Amino acid sequence: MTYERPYRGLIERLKGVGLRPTRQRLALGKLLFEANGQHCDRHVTAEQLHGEAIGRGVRVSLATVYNTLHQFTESGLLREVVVDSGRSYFDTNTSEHHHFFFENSGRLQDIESSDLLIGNLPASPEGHAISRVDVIVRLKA
Amino acid sequence: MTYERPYRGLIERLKGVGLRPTRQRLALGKLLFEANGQHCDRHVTAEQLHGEAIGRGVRVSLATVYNTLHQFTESGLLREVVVDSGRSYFDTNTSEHHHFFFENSGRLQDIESSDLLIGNLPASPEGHAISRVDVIVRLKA
DNA sequence: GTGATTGCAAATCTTTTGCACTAAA
DNA sequence: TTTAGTGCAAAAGATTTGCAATCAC
Repeated sequence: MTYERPYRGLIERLKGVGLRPTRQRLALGKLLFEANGQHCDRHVTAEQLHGEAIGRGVRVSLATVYNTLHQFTESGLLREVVVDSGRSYFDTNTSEHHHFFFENSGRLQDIESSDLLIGNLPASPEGHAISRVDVIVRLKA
Repeated sequence: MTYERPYRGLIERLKGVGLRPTRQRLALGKLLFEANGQHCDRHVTAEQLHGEAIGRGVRVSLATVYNTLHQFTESGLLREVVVDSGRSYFDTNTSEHHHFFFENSGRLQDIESSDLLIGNLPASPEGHAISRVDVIVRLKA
């Protein structure tokens, strides 16, 4: 997976959506958007990201991780994926796409929207517009 | 919506999946499968079903409602629908189908599988079989 | 009787909240 | 400064668990 242009600086990225580039947001943003030193797709839970941050010596509270994930989601930097009633997943890929969900490990994998066709979708009920269509392909071991 | 044959007795239905027809299971089963006096499609949360039971004078604990919903699901009498991280929904329609989800009210509505086409599904990752494909069409007010 | 089922209260897990403290602009 | 952001501990909401009492067979 390659990208045409160099990854835009995190600080500018945060400022661009109206969030102050604090130490915590920068550290979490780095883990989310720049793991491996480059842009990549990740699917994390709050608990996972918090554990990862702590493991790397970043001092941040779980409450702040929750706040940050939600702020990033509201700002369009992340997308929430619902696959498990009981746990929230956040996806760094914010484009229209779908997911494989590995039921035994709890891992998610993207399915590019262009790879999947949805046809014959019935009309939305009276007075309602589609906010989004989610396809989850659940996989067993 | 019509059915060719009369709805099979709840007692036999429970026995058929190896569950003793206790007072609580019969009462909950009746609310789930025989509301309106006939077979119908319902989407409920544990809390909702418990409230409904209590409201009709059925004495049953919330823990038993949870147990029962899970036992019914494991037995194939119900199907769990994941649309909300934080709350579990159970669906009396166990055939392959999908859902509209009304984001503001939390209500679910079935989309018959025959109404919707999914094409070009990528091959499952190595060593994994598809357990089920869920399509959720999220609707805003 | 005997083992399955239930209720209750307590425990667990994820997530949110209130508020005093700290840091960014 | 001024206001946004953070940490902590407590609260909240959903679900599960342990165990004694109760019920179905």
